[in-house]
Formats: sequence, structure tokens, C-alpha cells
Amino acid sequence: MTITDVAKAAGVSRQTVSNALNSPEVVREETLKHVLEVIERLGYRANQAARQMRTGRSRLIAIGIEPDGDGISGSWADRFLHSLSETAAQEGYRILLYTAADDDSEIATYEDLLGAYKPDAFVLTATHHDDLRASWLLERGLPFVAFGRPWSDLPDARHPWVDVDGAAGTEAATRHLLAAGHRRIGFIGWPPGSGVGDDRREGWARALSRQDLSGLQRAVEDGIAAGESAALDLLAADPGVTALVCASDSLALGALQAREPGRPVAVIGFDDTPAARAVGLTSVHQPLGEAAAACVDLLARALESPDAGPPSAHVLLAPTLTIRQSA
Amino acid sequence: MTITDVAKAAGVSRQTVSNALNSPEVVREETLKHVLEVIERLGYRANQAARQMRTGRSRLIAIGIEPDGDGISGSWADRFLHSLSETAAQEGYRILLYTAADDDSEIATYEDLLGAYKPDAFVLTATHHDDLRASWLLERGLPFVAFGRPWSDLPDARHPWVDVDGAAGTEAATRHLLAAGHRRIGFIGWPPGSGVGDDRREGWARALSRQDLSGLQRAVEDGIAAGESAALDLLAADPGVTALVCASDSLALGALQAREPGRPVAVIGFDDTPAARAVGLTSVHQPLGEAAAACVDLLARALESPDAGPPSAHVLLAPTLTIRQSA
DNA sequence: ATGAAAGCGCTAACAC
DNA sequence: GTGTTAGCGCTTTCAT
Repeated sequence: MTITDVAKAAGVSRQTVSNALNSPEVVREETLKHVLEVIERLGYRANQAARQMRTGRSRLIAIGIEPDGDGISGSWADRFLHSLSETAAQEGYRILLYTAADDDSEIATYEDLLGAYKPDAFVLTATHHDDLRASWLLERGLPFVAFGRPWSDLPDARHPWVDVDGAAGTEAATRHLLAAGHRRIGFIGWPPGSGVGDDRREGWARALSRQDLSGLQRAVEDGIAAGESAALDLLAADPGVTALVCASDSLALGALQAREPGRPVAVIGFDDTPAARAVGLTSVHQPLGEAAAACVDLLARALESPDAGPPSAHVLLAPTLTIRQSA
Repeated sequence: MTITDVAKAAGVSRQTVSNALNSPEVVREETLKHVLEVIERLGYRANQAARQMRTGRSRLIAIGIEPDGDGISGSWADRFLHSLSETAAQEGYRILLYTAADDDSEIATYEDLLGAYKPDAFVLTATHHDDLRASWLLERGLPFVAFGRPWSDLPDARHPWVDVDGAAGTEAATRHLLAAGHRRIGFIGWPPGSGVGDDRREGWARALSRQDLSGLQRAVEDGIAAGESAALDLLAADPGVTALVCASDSLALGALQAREPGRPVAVIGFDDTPAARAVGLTSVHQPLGEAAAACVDLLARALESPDAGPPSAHVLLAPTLTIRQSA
């Protein structure tokens, strides 16, 4: 069914139908109502390809999906994608998926996509220092939003982003432990240099220093085994430690295993993954649904008014603490 | 950049460029080589919208993403989507995402999508008895493949599908326990009537009956708490039970918690979720990557030759057992 | 407020 | 083997 069929059925010209859809204010109220009714009755939908040829807009938002690492900390994509797709649909956009192993191949995919499907915008996930993808898109003035802060202060790294305040999360976790009476609280995180990891460490340190306290920390690669040995090491180094804040659920899961029968140690993880729920691990919960919705909002706004508004709008969301048995 | 630019740069007509791309056999070898070179050098990609208008094919495959239940058993979508997207890209297709709460709203989304973006095919997940989606698509002759068997023998339920042999999975799990010397092996599954659940129960029963054994079973809704109480109930009913096979990792996680200090009970779950890895739960692993690749293969084949070939081709994949401490 | 004409980039059919 | 023509369905001038 085409717009011509609708026009015939409604007894008006094709353009009037088009106007009813795209510039309703220009059509007489009575006519508008009638045309909309016919469209509804016929179940007509404008052909997106034809529309795109004319307007240059595809109403497609592209996002990359990565293979997750150990599968524990990585399983946030599901929830994010679901919410992204739902919110996008409400705004009249659809989500186009792609995969890429690294920044370079992701950029190659951009070229591919832009030549063929011409998505109106991109969503970047897992941003990192010296993110080639962001600078590539920025150079070309292509609309995008990152889920994750630009971990650089360079002026050419300014772009719209949405992120969850990791420091606020570990700070809340630490305060929760402090309120429960803990005074020697350790931290197990990742090696310095990763924006996300440094941010999470910062929240723990901040909460402690506000009470004029400090604590031991260990930095290891992510993983259950690494978390366990780091925890063993840290607990041995200071027998007074009674609680651990961890940069991820994987590390926290390892820390749980490092506990010895005679010595209760409270543990808090990060990401509130299914695994945390499964073992009763208290964890910092990221509002992924809101984050996805914020991404769509930022993009939709930017796409409606291509020039107006600050191009580097951002949203920082506060995580919450999901309290379970482990702390 | 358009096909005209390429034609100019190559010193041939637009048509020849188009032919080089779509019917290379019709172009003189020398010309072909030259044109392809220019295309490569310029980084030209055919505009998909224009191509779609002419050919009626969008090279888009649509798939629905559901909000996962307790997040434990539901986190397979990630891996499946990644592989689906990757395989599809290799075949020249891209993945379009949508969300739907139930069959009816999913069908409404089909109408929407078919009117606007016109995906060439759909991938259905979580098929169930009396699946309205499959019959709707079937009635209209729309290409699709289901990840999951049609749980009905009705002739109008015949369609291409890919699935993992759940019975083979629980059978392998049970045989593993038998080989380890267990003789009283219970099963915790879902209420009868769900195809997936019945299938998994069947595998356990089959393995036992081959040894002239039988076992106790309990049927509950999915969830950790339900799994725990079902396990407590079953273990109390027969003090001789030494092992449990479960229809999901959620149930298995509950069963693990139901164990008492003095009585070791082996537990095997299903899905090999991150949570299983986290707690050392032995679990049946589904080859999701292969499943996704098989879906794309089936679709690509059907789309290349719209009439040839059996319309109800299917692929049944064997799961593997990932052995950890729990059994 | 409504109707007519043009053209987005591409490919299938036809002519050369 | 290559070039020309037409038209997919839509929206955007422009004219009425």
C-alpha cells in the first residue's frame, strides 16, 4: 500500500496525505481528521526507504554489541539494549545492530553503515581513554552519544554522553559499611589508568577520607580468581579489615570465596549482575534503563535541531545500592 | 557519493558500475577489475534505501529482544545477538531490533516494521505452544526462522527453526551423574505444558529408564526461591537422593542453597549462565553462537531462492555439559 | 488549503 | 558489453 492508495481512499491528493503526516498544521482540521482516520483504518505506514531518499534521514540509530568477557560483569548489554530499543521506538527510531572487535574495525563499520544504511546517529559503549571512535565521529560531525564519559579533557573529546556515577556508587557502598560500624574497609579494583576503575576507586577513598579514615587497596585485572587472590592478600596484610568494596561483581565474587570461616568479611560488588543476585551479594546497581532512555533523548533532541543546543550535553545518573546478605 | 560519481571516475556509465556490483558476469573482465578498483579507492557503498526501492529488498533482519525475567536464565540474548549480528553482516544483512511485551504487541510491531522498514525476514525467539507470531507470519508467507522448535504438530505450525536439544542436555547431565555413581537422581523442572520444560524433563527420565531407574521430580515456576523449596521438599521426601538435575540455573542455584551440611548433593543446572560460572555450578551449555549462525544461514538460503528448497528446514544442535565443582 | 511536477539513487528492461 | 530510459514511494517546491 502506498500513499496514493490512501489518497484515493480518502478522496484527496497524495500531498495532502503527506501533509497530514508531516505538516498537520497546514491541513484543514476536518480534512486532517478524515485522512488520519483512513490511514488508521488501512493501517498505512510510510515507506521508510522512499522517505529516506527524499529527506536524507533514516530514523535508524546504530549501536555496537561486544562479546562479553567473563560474562559476569558484561551482561548489562541486554537490559541496556532493551530499553534503548523501546525508548527509540517511542521517538520514532529503530535500532540497528553491529559488531566490532576493536576501535579500528568499528570505524570501518561506521564507513560501511554510513554508505549503505545511513543511520542518523550512533551510540558508543565502553568508552575509554584515547577513544578513536569518538574522535572519528567528532571530526566528521556525525551525531552520536556515548554511554560512558569521555575519559579525557582534551577539547576534541567533548561530545554528548550519558554515564552512571561510579564514584557515587562506591561511595554509597562505603558509607553503608561505615554506617554498619566497619572502620577498616579495603578496596579491590583494577590497575590505574582505566577511567571507570579509577572513578570507582575514588568514591571509596572519598567516603573514607570524609571520616578521616584510609584503607588498603589492591589492583588486579578483572576476574573471579584475581579477586580471590587479591582479597586473600589484602586480608592477610591487615587482619583488622572487616569489609571490602570491589570494582566489579567478578572481583567481589572472588572476595567472597576468600573469606575464612572464623572471620566474617562484608563484601560489596558493582553492577548488580545476575550472579550477584544468585549468591546474595550486595552490589551497586546501575540504572541501565534510564541510561538508555537518556541516550535516546539526547540523540533525538540533537537530531530535531541539528544546530541549536550545546553539542556536548551530558547526563550523569546516580546508581543505587542493592543490599543483600553479603553486607 | 553516488554511483554516478563512480561512473565518472571510472570513465564508464552508471549502469556498468551497477552491473559490476550486481551482475559481475555480464561485464568484461578488464572493465570489471577497473570499476571494482575505483569503487574500492573511493570507498563507495550503494545506498541501501535507493537499492531497496528498486529491488524491494532491505537486507534487514528483524529480531525482538525481551526484558529478561529474573535476569539469571535470561541472559543468553547477549551472546545470541552478537553472533547473529556478526553472521548476518558476513552475509550482507544487518540486524534491526525491536521490543514487544507479548505476542499481540509483537504482531503489531511486525505490521509497523513491514510498513516502514520492510525487513526481509524475522527471527523469533522464545517460541511456545500456540505461538500467534509464527502463525501470523506463516499466513502471510513472510520469511522467518524461529530459535526454538514449533511446540505443536499442527501442519500450519511448520516453519524453519533452529533449536538446542534440551532433552539431550539433561540426558547428558543425568548420565554424567550416573557415571559418577549416583543412583537416586531427582529432577526439578517447570509445570508441564511448556515445550522447553517438558523436553528437558524427558531427557532426565530417558537416561534413568535406560538404566531401569526412576526418580522423584518436582515442578515449580522458575526462580531461585522456588528451586530451593522444591529441592528441600524433594530431598525430604526421599533421603536417598544424592543428585538433582534442574531445568534452569535459577532452579539449580536454589537447589544448591537447599543442601544441608551433612548431606552432599550434586546439582546440575541448565543454560551455563554467568551465575553458574560464578558459583561453580555444573550446567548444560547451549551453543548460542552456532544457533545464531544457523538462523542466519537458514534465512539467507531462503531469501536467495524464494521458492526452492523445503520451507521447513531445521537445525537441532547438541548442547554440551560444562562441568564444575557442583557435580 | 489543495493539486501538479520534480527528483532523491538505484537497478531491470530494453536498445544499441 | 555498454548506454539509455523508466520508475520504485515519498516529500518539497511551486502554482492554483
